[in-house]
Amino acid sequence: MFIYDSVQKTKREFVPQEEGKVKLYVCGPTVYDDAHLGHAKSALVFDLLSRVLRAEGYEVTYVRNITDIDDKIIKKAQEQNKNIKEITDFYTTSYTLEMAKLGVKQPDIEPKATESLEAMFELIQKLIDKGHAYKTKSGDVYFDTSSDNAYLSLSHRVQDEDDKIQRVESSSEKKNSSDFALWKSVNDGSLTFESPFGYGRPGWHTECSAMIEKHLAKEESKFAVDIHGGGADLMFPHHENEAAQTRCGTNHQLAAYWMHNGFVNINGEKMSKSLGNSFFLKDALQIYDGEILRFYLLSTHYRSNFNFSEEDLLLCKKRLDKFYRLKKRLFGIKITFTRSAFQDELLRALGDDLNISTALALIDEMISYSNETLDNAPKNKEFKNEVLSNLAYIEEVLGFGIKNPFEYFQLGVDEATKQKIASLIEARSEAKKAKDFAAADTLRNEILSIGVNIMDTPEGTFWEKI
RNA sequence: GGUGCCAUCGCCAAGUGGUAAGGCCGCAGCCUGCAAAGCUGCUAUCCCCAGUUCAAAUCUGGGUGGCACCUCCA
Repeated sequence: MFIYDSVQKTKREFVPQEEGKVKLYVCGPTVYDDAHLGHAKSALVFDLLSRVLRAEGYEVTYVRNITDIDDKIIKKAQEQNKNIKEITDFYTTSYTLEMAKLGVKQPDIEPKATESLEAMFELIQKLIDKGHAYKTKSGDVYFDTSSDNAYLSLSHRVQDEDDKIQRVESSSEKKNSSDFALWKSVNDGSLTFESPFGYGRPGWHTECSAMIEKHLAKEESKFAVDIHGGGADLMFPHHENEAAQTRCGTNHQLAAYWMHNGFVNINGEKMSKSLGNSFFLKDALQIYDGEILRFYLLSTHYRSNFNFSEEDLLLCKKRLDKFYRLKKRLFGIKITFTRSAFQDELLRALGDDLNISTALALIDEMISYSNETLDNAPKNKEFKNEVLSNLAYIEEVLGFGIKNPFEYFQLGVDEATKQKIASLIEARSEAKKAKDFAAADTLRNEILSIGVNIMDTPEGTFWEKI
């Protein structure tokens, strides 16, 4: 496995700290609103990564957090006149359901900030004890960025010149303007907790470091996790601060490899509420099947920015259609799983920093070759078994193609229409048998007019929703 | 202003020194009663300029054009 480390900016061979085992941590959502396509992309990328690592034989411990302590959650609760828990439960559930529709497997551990407070207290205390954090008069606890000489080494930033000026002018209690809150002293009754530092809320960055310590890190290891992932926009300040906390508060670095996925843009622009072009996953799922969205969102390399367009999505779907047509062709045949050269090649491509384009090209070539061979030798059982094994392998590693192929082509067609189609096809077959081709064509046009394509095969006439 | 990313066929998109993968669209053919599906074949020298090299889409320098981060953000 080769992974591009976005901190070192090089692709290098992945070597886990403990042989055969991978600790993977990914920043999950803050549950204050519906997930948008960007959340989907991130979840999909790291779902793919965990699948590929497992296919390579690694035992993976995948942790993805739920941030359920945040100012935005409080704001939302106030707006909707609901309590905090109602909001976080609602969006946690919808997130989980929507990810499931995309074929994203649940991570092994999904810790919540509200359940990780003890670990946060412990980390904050350690930082204070070691002189990397300080408490202000008003009760806030800040991380002292000037105490960490490796600060900004992750995001490769340069300390702002006006940093010092700000410090003088600002009435803030911070020692440096880049210092960030580990604990915010609040006692307004909304989402506050009792801590050794008084009532308040933890800072956002603290939870990830704390959860990693709690669930993944080993005291003696050099890195708390093997791979830390998240969206590219989290690099700074979130990951920078996480890394600083862990580096200063514990005996290890945070991550051996950092992976950041690119953005999903709409019309070339980043999605944002102010631009009014946010595309919620729930809305996309009403129009397109989750599996098609999965295929589309994964079809471009994870580090590239992704420009979402419905037109591209529909074109991309045709690629998935080909997979299902082959699957349909071999429907009902029992398989004994066999390993093939194709599977090795596919894994090699994906093992190269998740080179999905090469992987999809291999799949397309495999499909063409399989169709051709099946045309020439329709009774070759051994070959059919190999093809089915290849399809099953793709389903497991890439997570698409899992549906019944007939149902896939009939998505969104109701029972009454299905019966109507069946009777029209039956009538057309009769007409064809009687060599009344004019009548057969009329019937076919009628079928076409309801948005359905038909195809005659040796096994009978099949139909697909266009 | 600071930092960084990107620029490959009509569209999407691999490829980081050895002579341009794949998909969609298009054209031709096979198959088909005709179609559809499937299969076969055809279609780019890689934004511009200069340089390094036997050899560059791939390295270096300079342009031009996109985009992102620097505030919450997947």
